[in-house]
Amino acid sequence: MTEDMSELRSERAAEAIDFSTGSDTDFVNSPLRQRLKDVLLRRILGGAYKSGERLIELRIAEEFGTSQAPVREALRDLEATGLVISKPRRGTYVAKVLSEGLREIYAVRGALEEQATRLATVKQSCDLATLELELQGMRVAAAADDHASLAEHSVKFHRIIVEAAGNRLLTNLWLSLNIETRTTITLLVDGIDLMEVADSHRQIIDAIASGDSERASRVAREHQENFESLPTPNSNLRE
Amino acid sequence: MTEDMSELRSERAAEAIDFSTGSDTDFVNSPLRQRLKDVLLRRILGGAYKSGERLIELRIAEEFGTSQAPVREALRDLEATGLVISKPRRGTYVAKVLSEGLREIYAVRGALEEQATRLATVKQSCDLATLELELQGMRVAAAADDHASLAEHSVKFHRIIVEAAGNRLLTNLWLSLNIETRTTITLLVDGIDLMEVADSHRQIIDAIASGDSERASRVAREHQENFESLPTPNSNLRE
DNA sequence: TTTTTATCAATTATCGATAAACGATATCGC
DNA sequence: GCGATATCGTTTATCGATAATTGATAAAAA
Repeated sequence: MTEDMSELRSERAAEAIDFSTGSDTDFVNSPLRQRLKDVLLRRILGGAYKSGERLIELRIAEEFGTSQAPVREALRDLEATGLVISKPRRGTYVAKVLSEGLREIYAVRGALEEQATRLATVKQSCDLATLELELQGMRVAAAADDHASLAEHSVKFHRIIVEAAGNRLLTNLWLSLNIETRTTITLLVDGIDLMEVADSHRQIIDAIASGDSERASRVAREHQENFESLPTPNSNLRE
Repeated sequence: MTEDMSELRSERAAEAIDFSTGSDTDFVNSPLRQRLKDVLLRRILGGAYKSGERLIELRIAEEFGTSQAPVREALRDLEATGLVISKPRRGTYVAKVLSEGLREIYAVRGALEEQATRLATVKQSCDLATLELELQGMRVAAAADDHASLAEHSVKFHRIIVEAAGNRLLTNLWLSLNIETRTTITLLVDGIDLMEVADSHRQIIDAIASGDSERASRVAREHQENFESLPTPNSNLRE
């Protein structure tokens, strides 16, 4: 019963959230809820919470010195992404199908980005120069074996495309998948050829530049499918 | 300032919610929150709340005789679907781009269902007989000019495909779009050829049956695109 | 008059406490 | 002993109240 909240508390204190998401649709929610969500997200993805583990609202609230309400709201956000499952009046659990669920996201990202790429290509609304810039950022990061930086640039890259589609709802859903956090953790897995990952974005740029929306959208989807076969973070990372 | 909450109060009393969504992933959330969300959803889609209107938590809570918390949670759910926008500490508003936003959903549905259809076709996991059944249900409804029934069968039809894809996250996102409610209201618009709508599902079945996943997914997407040009409910319905 | 600053009212974000539901355990009757 | 039922503790769902933030207003200074 006496959980080890020492490292957790410190982790929380160390957790510095950046609100620098200069998004169109302002997604900066209430600090507390946002922060809680982020911490919980990292714990789940990082494996600190085991698959199927029950997440008790009051326990978490107590741990963080907050009240129950913000925890509830954070858990609900998480529920939307499928990382936790909550049965009414029976509690919230880390999704049992976690390792499977982690892989599910690529099909969804694929679907959203396929469509986003199609729309953006048709509208020619994509800033190719900026994409190129992010690609270069990825290459530099890969060369330096800087996983975090690579993830950051990759997320920006894909986000540019998604936003270029000019569909708020699409962007919202994409953002709600917490791709930023997931990507960072995914790339922590060893045995990934970072430079290959970086370079794989090249053909997306080319396809969009070609103006062939069907080709571009297909490339965008297949880009995601490539990640489905990677090992999941859980199997490698320890809490 | 003195809003007209008389008819609203009565509307609420009349609102009978059914929890008969026999879903795999149990989406029966807390009754109160669920109910509130549903009512607010209908008001927004039906135009009872105007575009850009501010939704004040305590005011709504008072109207329904609940406390602030469930209202907050309902509004948050709605935010995920893009129907309302809430700026931190500054309140929640009905999305200004509502009529535009209502149309945005078709691109998103198209994206999700395109992928779902692709996966389901490859896996051959789609129960074609049931699809056929729903199609017949649609035809009967169309013949009887029963908009609500048509919507119901249509939603089931598409839901079968989405669930057949076997991707929980995909299903979750699709469900979170509140397609059930939206469809019902969309089809209330006059000037829609119901039988044509019903029959348009025929080619989806055929495409899936053909086993050609690329063709099937394309047909599924284009099916959604057909609705993008329809007039939005708001322009026709009065509160 | 225009600009700046202080105060106010309204509303959100959060809290602490209560009510209600669920699962598990213990008890009773057979 | 075995199965049905009452009781209990735990946890969620909800409540009512408080704290804190924002935009607007009014007063003061230039």
